[in-house]
Amino acid sequence: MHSSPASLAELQARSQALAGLTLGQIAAQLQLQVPANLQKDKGWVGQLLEQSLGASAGSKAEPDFPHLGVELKTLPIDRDGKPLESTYVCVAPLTNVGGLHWHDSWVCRKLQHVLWIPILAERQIPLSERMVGTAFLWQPNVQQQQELQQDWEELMEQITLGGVANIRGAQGKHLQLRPKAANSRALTDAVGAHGEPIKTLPRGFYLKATFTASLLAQQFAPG
DNA sequence: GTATGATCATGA
DNA sequence: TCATGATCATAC
Repeated sequence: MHSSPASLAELQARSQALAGLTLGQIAAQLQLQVPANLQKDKGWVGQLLEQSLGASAGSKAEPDFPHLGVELKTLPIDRDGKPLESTYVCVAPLTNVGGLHWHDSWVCRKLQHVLWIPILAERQIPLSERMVGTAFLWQPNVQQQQELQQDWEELMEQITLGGVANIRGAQGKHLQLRPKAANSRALTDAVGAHGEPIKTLPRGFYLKATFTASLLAQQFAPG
């Protein structure tokens, strides 16, 4: 168990020291048991790395490293370095979204500074043998910021106009809106097509795998 | 239910 | 084959 890193440099040094270690090795350092699989422990890898790097624990609506303003995200990849999954960002507000602007949104704030930690996580590899890659800090460049903002504004407009039920995951260039719920019976409040209150599945914002793939390419491009 | 952490599993 | 839609655990 680590204390909280004092600086970005310390966070980078710690995260890069994990490169090449397996999840089993990191768990052993922390004296933690590795679950047989992730079916009932889907968040285990993220929580393991949070502990290892000294992120603030628990379910708080703030960055993993509050004093650094950095969010930690694991990124499962295959042997070719391609993301295996989309990346969850945050839940989407479905009511009272009238005056909300991009720069005040959770999506924008959460993505301002992210520590990405790639994990070689093909399903055939036992959990304890999966290997941590080279972590890197990322901040969206101007183009990325603009494209994310455009996706967000389109999705939020549709929610505002009562069209949440018609939003599919395929919509959006980089940012998508998909269910984020315990199960299909967990409903929340939203607005219907005629302005009437409805119940619907809670939604979350996710980064498409093609977008995180471009971040990896940008980071690890040869030359 | 909402927040945290995501991956599972199946339809296209 | 793979992205979308569905789901799992836990704290509060």
